[in-house]
Amino acid sequence: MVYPDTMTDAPAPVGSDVIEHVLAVVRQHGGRATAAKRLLLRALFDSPGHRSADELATAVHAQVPEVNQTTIYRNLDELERLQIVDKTHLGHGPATYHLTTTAHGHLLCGQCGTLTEVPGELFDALDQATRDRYGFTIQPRRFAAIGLCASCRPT
Amino acid sequence: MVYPDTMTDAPAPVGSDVIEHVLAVVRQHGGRATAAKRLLLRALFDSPGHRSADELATAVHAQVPEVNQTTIYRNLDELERLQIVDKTHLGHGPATYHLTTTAHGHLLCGQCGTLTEVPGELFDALDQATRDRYGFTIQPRRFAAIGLCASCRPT
DNA sequence: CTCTATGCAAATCTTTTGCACGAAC
DNA sequence: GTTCGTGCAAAAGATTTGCATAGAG
Repeated sequence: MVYPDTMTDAPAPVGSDVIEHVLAVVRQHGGRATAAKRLLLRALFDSPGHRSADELATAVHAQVPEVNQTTIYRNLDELERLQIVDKTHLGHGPATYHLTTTAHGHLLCGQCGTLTEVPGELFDALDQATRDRYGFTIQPRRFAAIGLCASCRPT
Repeated sequence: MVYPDTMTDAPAPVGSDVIEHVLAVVRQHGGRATAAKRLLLRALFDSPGHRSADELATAVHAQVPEVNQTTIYRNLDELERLQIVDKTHLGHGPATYHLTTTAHGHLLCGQCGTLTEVPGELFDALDQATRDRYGFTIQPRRFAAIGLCASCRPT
């Protein structure tokens, strides 16, 4: 399908060329460069935060309302397989997605729900320990370490 | 309601006195010692593993089929508030519950789904680092660290 | 006797699936 | 032209909520 205003290069939002590059990768792996994927990638590149499939759908719908939620899910799955996005399970609620950029981890306060992004190196010692004892490699991007933030910490 | 065979002390399964002690704590906090809670606690004490609300419901139903799922959820919530059980969110699927006993953490393979319980001390270095830099206290019992287990590790 | 706990039904939220049509290469 | 992608509707899984009644203290 051809959505209105998705093939034009007029407004040229953030990273149009980056998006095309990602789509080239998609094609290399047998996928196809569709309008829905372009819109999803634009939404992902426009804001760096962790967002749920629903939030991403809202962002896409702001541009083109007829893209289906199902398509969002399927495309996020594909982008995850290609390691273009990370899917992170926060403790509660829906999974969140974000671009695979720098290595990082997540601290989620179990009390107030605040999410803090932290450098991935913080998990190095844990990774070393689990490698040594269990042959297990930690992937900090894929989960949130739950605990209590400074504000919620008991006195 | 009075379920058959729940008020008797005849078979005396594991930890009857322990269960009564927990129920005393429940009462101290304004809760009430009900048959459904007794059954749920018995199920929790009978097996130390991580189990979903549904699995616990099955265990309870094996004793008394008329206990409702909703009641299981509500009671698990209460026991979590009283810090008697830990609720752990594995990456996918339903949350799991288990007794708050020894400190431990979880390693979940993102590939094959295998869950490994590990001593909580493995997370000490991470905890120290997040405390120093963010005032954040790690609670290993409340989440699963996702990564790749020895079998799924790429060669 | 009062207030909490329970059962039941229904709703909610998130994600997945089957199928027929439309689009990418 | 083939094969993959999409929309739509429906299902599925996990959890929550409203309400009337039963039970604990």
